Amino acid sequence: MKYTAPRGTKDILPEEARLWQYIEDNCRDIFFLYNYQEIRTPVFEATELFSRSIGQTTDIVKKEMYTFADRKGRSLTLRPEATAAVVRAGLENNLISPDNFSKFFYIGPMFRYERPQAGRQRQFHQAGVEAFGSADPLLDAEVIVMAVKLFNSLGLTGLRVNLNSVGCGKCQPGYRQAVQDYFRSHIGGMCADCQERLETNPMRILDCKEAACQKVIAAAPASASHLCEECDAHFKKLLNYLDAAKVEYQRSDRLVRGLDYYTKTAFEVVSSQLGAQNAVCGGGRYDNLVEELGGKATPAIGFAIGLERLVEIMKQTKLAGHDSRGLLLYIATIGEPARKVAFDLLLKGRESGIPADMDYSGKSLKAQMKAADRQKAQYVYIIGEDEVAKGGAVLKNMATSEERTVTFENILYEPFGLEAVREEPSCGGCGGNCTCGDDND
RNA sequence: GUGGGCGUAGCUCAAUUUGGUUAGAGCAUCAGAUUGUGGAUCUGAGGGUUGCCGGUUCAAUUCCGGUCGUCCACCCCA
Repeated sequence: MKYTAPRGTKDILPEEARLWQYIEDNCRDIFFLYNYQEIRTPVFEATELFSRSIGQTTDIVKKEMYTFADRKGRSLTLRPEATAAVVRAGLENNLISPDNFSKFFYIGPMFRYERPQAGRQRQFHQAGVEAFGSADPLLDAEVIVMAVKLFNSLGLTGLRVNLNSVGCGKCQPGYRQAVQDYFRSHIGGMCADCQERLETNPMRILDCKEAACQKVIAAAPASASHLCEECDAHFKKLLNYLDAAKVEYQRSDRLVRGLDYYTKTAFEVVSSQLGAQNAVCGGGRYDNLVEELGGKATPAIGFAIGLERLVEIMKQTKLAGHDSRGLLLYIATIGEPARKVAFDLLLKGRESGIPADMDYSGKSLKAQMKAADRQKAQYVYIIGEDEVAKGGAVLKNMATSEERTVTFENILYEPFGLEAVREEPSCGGCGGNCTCGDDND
């Protein structure tokens, strides 16, 4: 094969694309239900936007960004995540300010230069939301509830919500220090990675999976016990709201998100069906980011769902069968005159909203029937020499094998199944937007 | 960036252990059995630079090295 998709990218083929459409439609429905409005931002931005917001010391910025210089030498970066871009767009267009509450959602591709593995690609897709202008824990609750409801609406169960508070600018440094002090006194028996992390990013030690480290981590100071009064109150209220909404969650003292901008609430939704990369949704509050990027201090919170991972769960849960949209009509022909008639009928049929097709490669009738069957056509209209002369042909119901003669004029207007789609809008001038038309789902 | 598994027909896999004549099967495709009728059955046909490059050898799909790709894990994250 001379050309293949670049490493870490994947083609989404028609069969799977239907599942993607279903999932994306579902996301939009839920987001609109919660009054989030769509925003579409460029897939690349000034490099500095990401390095500033995500954090210079994070892996994403240090080694995972697709960064390039354009022809004028500007440093641009394919977005590794959307939050920074949404904040930038919101500020640039005056949609974000402390006294203007606003909620956005987005769906689109993100790019990170990583070694591909199960549930991890270089181009992947996220659906996410961002809400600006409220520091109220009730908003945190809404966002988490929305994520849960979204998964429920797709029929998914068995997911777990992990929840933590990482504190704010006031209490986080103290906690970080406490964690570092604790691990420093136990570092001898811990893995090489953790020894490294002790100085670079002590919080990440809490995430280590090594058995030896786990023992030490189990007794590490919990973030909840180091929260300042404000963060503590915020967290407790959030837990209350979630309990009241009957949302199940798991307190996770070890949950530390990998982006620097998170404050207070951090959460993720994990699945046991995903392998090592088990987070299907991650999010949290980021009360300092807007100011960091040049806006007035504005509290905010959001999450992102990994769509590839969601698709994977849907497939494994056998929830992927939402899509059998087949042909309604296939026109089979014998001879050139019949093909002309068929082509004309085909175009007219499509005009009135009938999904229809025919053969374009001169196949035998038998082969055409086979093709119709493969494409799950409900009806086949068979036109031959005689039929062209008579002005009518055989319409075959593929499910029952029944055949009956129907004239060319009537083929697009005959009853038994076709009547639902053939009605001309009788309400003139509706522009096709009324319910008189072609709903054949 | 690190480690390991795997690259043979459109797809799923044999044959490689111990190098040896023509690299097989199922599914799929196409055709025929059925002069103008799909799904089932039977018959037949087409389809391969054994990922690529090099080395060893009389001889390499098989052994060795490299490279690319892929999968899984680490790291990290959605």
